[in-house]
Order: sequence, then structure tokens, then C-alpha cells
Amino acid sequence: MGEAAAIRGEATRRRLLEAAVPLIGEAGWHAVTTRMVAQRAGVAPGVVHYHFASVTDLLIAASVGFTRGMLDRFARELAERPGLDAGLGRLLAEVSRHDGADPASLLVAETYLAASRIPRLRDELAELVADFRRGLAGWLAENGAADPEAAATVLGAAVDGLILHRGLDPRLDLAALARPLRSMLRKE
Amino acid sequence: MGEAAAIRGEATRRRLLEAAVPLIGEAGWHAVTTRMVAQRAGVAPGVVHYHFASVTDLLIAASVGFTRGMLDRFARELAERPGLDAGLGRLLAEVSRHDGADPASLLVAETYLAASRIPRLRDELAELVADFRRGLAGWLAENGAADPEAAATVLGAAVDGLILHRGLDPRLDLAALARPLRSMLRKE
DNA sequence: GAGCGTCTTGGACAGTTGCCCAAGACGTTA
DNA sequence: TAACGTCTTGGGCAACTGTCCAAGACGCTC
Repeated sequence: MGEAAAIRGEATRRRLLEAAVPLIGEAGWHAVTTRMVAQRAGVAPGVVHYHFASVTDLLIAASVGFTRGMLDRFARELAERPGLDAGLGRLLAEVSRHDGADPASLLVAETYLAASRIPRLRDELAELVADFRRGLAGWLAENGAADPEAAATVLGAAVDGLILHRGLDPRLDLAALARPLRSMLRKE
Repeated sequence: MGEAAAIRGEATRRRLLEAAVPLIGEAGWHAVTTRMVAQRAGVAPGVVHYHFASVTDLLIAASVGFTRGMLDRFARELAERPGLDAGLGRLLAEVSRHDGADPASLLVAETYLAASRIPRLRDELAELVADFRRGLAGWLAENGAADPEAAATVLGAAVDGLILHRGLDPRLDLAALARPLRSMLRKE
């Protein structure tokens, strides 16, 4: 019953999602158009509405999928780090990987904003972020940090904020931030 | 030579700017249209292009003006606070005033993103944020905080990040954050 | 009153958008 | 071979966009 076609269709769907991810960052959520995505994916314009009910649906699937992958990967790497200092270093390295103008940074920020206007997206994203914060708090607690819950909240927020600020001033000295952050985590 | 008309025109210009501010937050930077702004300002659609060269020009003027006012006001209030604890309290109070879904939060986030794509806006915004960070670092230094420069960077980023995160989870416990933040600022 | 400068009006224009759909392509099944 | 399921094509449509502009309104000067 056309099994090969189904497989090919699934590949097309995936290509649309992969094409949408950088476009969200480059052009902005509202500026991504069906024709834009289709062209970058190398397919006819009509394909988008065959695989997705609407452009918004495509953007939600693309942004949530990408964000989930990023957070999962990062949480996994953190779990492998034994000490607070090594973990903080990993955290800052992650921030320095994004200059606030790269597609990943922009996609995350665009997704936050879109979430404020699309309830379904907000719910999915909130769950993702809450999971990540829980994981971070658990890691902090295991490594003997003070106030792991609150510290995880500040850390998570600081990472997102730093990525935003780095877009305005790429010369921000991230290495210097390890000391105050470390200071926040130590017990009295 | 039509002085009354000039005054009235200036008032119209201001009304356009005031109408644009909440619209940027509500609809998103790219989704703000000339007709939308004109309608909310209570003027004919054509007026926008009489007072501004383009929609983008209007949005830049509106967002930069609003952001400058907000940062100035906050910096002034902070300067009046004598101690670290009182200042931190004021900082968290400012965050709690924004739930991440209010027009002000959204406008700031939208402006950050638009700045990544509009060089002129990025330059203006970068200057605003750098000024604010300098002021914050100065206040921290005066109040005997450790590592004032780096701490100001983390604090500024954390504020923006927290506002973003509060949009996803309004129940975030901000009061609990005072302790780790205070801990970050204390000298060894 | 006439003339002038400034601002305002409402519609025109070409371009772009999301979404839809008839027609066709292609492997699979009978 | 013929029929079928799935995916793909390319163009059509109404709605909306930024921008422009001729015409008019209003207060002011002479």
C-alpha cells in the first residue's frame, strides 16, 4: 500500500522541519513563510500544507523539537560532570557557544515570544523548561550546592539572559562570571 | 506660519509612538502593521508615513524610547537605595512586576530580537544596556559587593532571563532568589 | 477676503501572504 | 496490465501588506 511513498513522505516532513529551524532564527517567527520553507527544503510550495495543517503548526513542531533536543543534550552532558566547577565551566562554555545572533539563540528567543501568544506552544515549552530546571536543581543538590532550587532558577534564567545580552555586546567577558556564580553556589 | 498645526502634528506623532508600544508586545514586531497602529492611535492610515519614513522607523523610535524610559527610571530608583539587600529587593520587585506576558516584558524581548536584524537598532539598544550595566556595577561597588562588574553582568542577564521564564511559569518563587543572589554579592 | 504652510484624509497600487485544489507521478497490490 | 494509496506539483484565490499621493481641512498672515 505505497510503503515507499510513506517513507519518502516522512523524509520530506523532516526536511521541512529542518529547514524551518534556521529560518525562524534568521527571519523571525512571523516572517517565516510557506514558500520560504518550501524553497529551502527543496520542495514545491504546496507541500507544507500537505504535511502540516498550518504554518504555525509547522513552526511549533520545529521549534519545540529543536529546543527539546538542545536541552536534553545539555542535561546529559551536565550529568556526566562530577563537580560544581566543571559543571559551571560547561554551562559558560554553552553560553559562549551562542553569541546571541546565531540561529539557535534566536530560535529559542523567538520561541519564548511566540509561546506568549500561542497557548499550546506555551504549555509544551513550559514543560520542557521545568524538566530542565528540575534536572539542574538535582545536579546542584548532588554536588552540594547551597539552595539548589533557587540557584537552579537563577542559573537557568541567567543563561537565557546572557545569551540575549551577548547579542548586543559580543565582547561580554563570560570567563569572569564563573567567580560570582561559584560564590552563589557555595554553602556558608 | 501654522504653529498650531505643528504642535498638533507633534501630538499625533507622539500618539503613534504610544500606540505602537503595546502593539509590539501584543502582536509581535513583524506583525505590527501601519493600519493597526493608525487605528489604535485614532488617525487615518496614511498618517504613519507622513510622520515616519517607514513602519520600521516607527517601531525603532517607539521601542527605544520606551526601553530608555524604563531603564532610566529603574536606575534612578536603585541609586536611592542605600544597601545591597534593599537594592536586591527592589530588583526582584521589578521582576515580579512583569509576568513575562505583559506588554513591557514582551516589548523588551521583541526589541532584543529585532535588534539582531536591524543594525541601527542594535547600536542604540546596546548603548542603553551598557549604560545600565555600568550604573548597576557602580551601585554594586559603592555598596561593597564583590566583583561588581561580573556581578552586574549576571544580575542584568538574570533579570531579563527571569522575566522570560516567568512568562512560561508565573508561579516561579522570586522571593526565594534573594538568598542565592545575596550570596553571590558577598565578599569572601 | 486670498494665499500659505502644515497636517490629515481615504483610496490606489503592486507585491506578498496563507491556504486550497485539480492534476500528475510513482511504487505497490491484485 | 489496471487500480490504488501516498505524495508532489504548480498555479489560483481572496485577503492583507507597505508605501504613495491627490485632494482637502485647519489655523495663520497679509
